Amino acid sequence: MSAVPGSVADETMLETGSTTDIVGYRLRRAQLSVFQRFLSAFEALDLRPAEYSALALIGDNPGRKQTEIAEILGIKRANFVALINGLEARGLTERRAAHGDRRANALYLTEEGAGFVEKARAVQDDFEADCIARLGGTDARDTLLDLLGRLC
Amino acid sequence: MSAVPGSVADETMLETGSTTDIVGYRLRRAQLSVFQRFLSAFEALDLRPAEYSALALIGDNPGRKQTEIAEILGIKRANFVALINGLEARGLTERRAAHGDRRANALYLTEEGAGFVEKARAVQDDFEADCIARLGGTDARDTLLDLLGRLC
DNA sequence: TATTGTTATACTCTATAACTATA
DNA sequence: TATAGTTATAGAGTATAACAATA
Repeated sequence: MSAVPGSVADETMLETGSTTDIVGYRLRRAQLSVFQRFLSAFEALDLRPAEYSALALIGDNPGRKQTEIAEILGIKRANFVALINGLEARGLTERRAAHGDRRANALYLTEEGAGFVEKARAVQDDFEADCIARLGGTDARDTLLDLLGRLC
Repeated sequence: MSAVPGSVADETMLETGSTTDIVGYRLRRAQLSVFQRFLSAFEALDLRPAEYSALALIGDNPGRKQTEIAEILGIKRANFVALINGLEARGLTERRAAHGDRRANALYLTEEGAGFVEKARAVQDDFEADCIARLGGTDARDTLLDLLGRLC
């Protein structure tokens, strides 16, 4: 990424430091890189990041309303409809009547969805292990999550 | 973000840890949060992140080809056309004939563009200072940039 | 043949307004 | 009145294919 001290000057080298050595830029590049690898890792399962998050969250919190799940994930409820429609069409989730509120849908994993999430979690565990290895260990990962949390 | 040990249990609290305590998710949230603040900070200048990066990069590397600038920023040359058209329409940049290659456009800041970039850099410096303050100092910022670099 | 800039196009993600049925 | 889910729609950002001019 940056010039190596002592290396032969490349005549096509651009001066990039003042543009790229800033938090926002590096954050964007790192996020795009990680999401790219996530897509590759989950290609066999045909699952995008937001879909994985929704399935995992529903699995840990069965019976919650659509709007609750969507809000936690930072997805507008209007945009969450198509996402959950896709998961439902694949037989992974289902909408059931919510207790005491006939407007709301309670979300659950189907039996097939529960099995699918198990496989997805295994893929995610491998993916996270790869991230940790790149970072240099679990301490480095914890440091990163802490620093990222301070930016929110 | 996470449950506080000893706090009274919230009946609406969702179990989110296994979904959100992962590098990719936190990276996405932090990037969205930082970009949101960037847009606010640059609202008065009507400048988006990619536009700021392009202006700063052209300012540091006058005369480079469109494709060079676009590639460094990770923008497809096809999509860079509209971006540079916008900056040119505002009188901030200009395309000139490139030396020895009549296919290429060499990019430069206009005089007005140079003055604009000075103001933009000042805003960016303030913005970066805010990021550093949130992170806890320049050491924390350097640690973050190092860790982010390992994920690319 | 390959590359530069460009246009057209499509797909994803995101944001808002408005509707319905309930509350 | 307000809320949950939905639909429609519009705006960004991003990806590929194809073209004209030039290398």
